[in-house]
Amino acid sequence: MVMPRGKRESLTADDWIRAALGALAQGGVAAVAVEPLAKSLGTTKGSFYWHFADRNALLAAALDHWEKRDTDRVIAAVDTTQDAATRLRALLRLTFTSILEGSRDTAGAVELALQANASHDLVSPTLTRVTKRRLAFLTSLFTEQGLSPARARDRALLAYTAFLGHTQLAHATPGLLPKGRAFHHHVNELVESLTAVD
Amino acid sequence: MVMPRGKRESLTADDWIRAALGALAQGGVAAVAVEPLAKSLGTTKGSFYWHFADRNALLAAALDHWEKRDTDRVIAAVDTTQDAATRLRALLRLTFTSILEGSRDTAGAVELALQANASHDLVSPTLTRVTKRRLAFLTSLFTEQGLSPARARDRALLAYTAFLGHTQLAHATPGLLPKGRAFHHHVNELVESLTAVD
DNA sequence: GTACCTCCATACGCCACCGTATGGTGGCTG
DNA sequence: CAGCCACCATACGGTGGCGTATGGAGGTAC
Repeated sequence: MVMPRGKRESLTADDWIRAALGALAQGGVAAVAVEPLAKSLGTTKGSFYWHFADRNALLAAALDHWEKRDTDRVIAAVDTTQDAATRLRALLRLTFTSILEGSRDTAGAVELALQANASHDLVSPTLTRVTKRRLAFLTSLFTEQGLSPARARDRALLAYTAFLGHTQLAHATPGLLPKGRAFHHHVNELVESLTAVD
Repeated sequence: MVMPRGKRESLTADDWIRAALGALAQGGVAAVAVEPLAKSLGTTKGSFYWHFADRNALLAAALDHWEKRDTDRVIAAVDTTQDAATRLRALLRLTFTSILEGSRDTAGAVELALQANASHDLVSPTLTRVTKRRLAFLTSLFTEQGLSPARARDRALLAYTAFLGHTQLAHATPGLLPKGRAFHHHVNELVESLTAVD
């Protein structure tokens, strides 16, 4: 029941987690390193090892935070439109354009960092869990549109595949994607092609 | 003009390059480390620093080798069928199933390792070069089928996006893709959906 | 105002990897 | 067979990150 505030601004575990996610987005799992993070936060390891047991504890916490925040965002995105017919399009359009907003920490970066380190002991479980959930959700959206379970699953896989590749391209070789209005046009074509129910 | 063979089996630069590509495929750019590679080759750093100036020289050589070998493979794949109509399908079907053959060093792994380290000084140029070439090639295949340059470019982007995402999924969360005959069925649907000229 | 408790700084030993220096071995060349 | 040269082993110093230990500084409680 004590709530002291040392001096002024004392760091919290959440500050470290936020910094870890930033490093994750920019430099991958390897960049989640204690001493560099401490420097970027203007403090020292002494602070870190008070809040966390070790580096893995931070990584685990960051992954956990990301998983929650991420699914929350998706859910929120879908809730903006309850019309079953356009929900799917809205979701895809939003995720495909989420590359643009902000800059670094943004959306896909953490995504790709985890994907690149899929074999990591801590990354692997959360990544497959998130992927599974997203695929299941996408599948449900397609079945909502009258597709058989098998076909819905296939379309969901295709859509998610396109999402991954799109994010990848946008991140690794952004110069090769169309820009400005052409980009939105391209995304529209993507979405239409992915949601077309034949 | 000297071609001596020390003792028996003495290592060549190519041996190191091959090992580097293997490490790249399995552990990414960070895994291309001199001492671990030496151990895996049953030798020591002494050997390495005779063949290469430093670690970057090995990385550059490996990237170069990969770029050549990779484009060679694509060209060879296309040459198997000269029928313009089915060339596109053949190429896609081949690249989408290339995940299965062999196991580790195989195809997509190096691909993804580079993609994950796209910001690396040495990786960045070769990666964008390869991506550009592939996109240009894909675009040409689509124009061959009567599409306008703009539409062909868009379809090429979509196809390459799907390729990237598919490779990614297969590598990071292989359990979520269909297996066996269902996998080939899925690939077929992918290819048909990507090559459909409306 | 003293005792405690939170939060952090500093210093230490450890390990992995880089790159250099230097010496050694075995085959080839005269 | 003497010497040279391609190829490699070993040893060294340097750097960067991990985790621990220990010692404050400052707020809080009584």
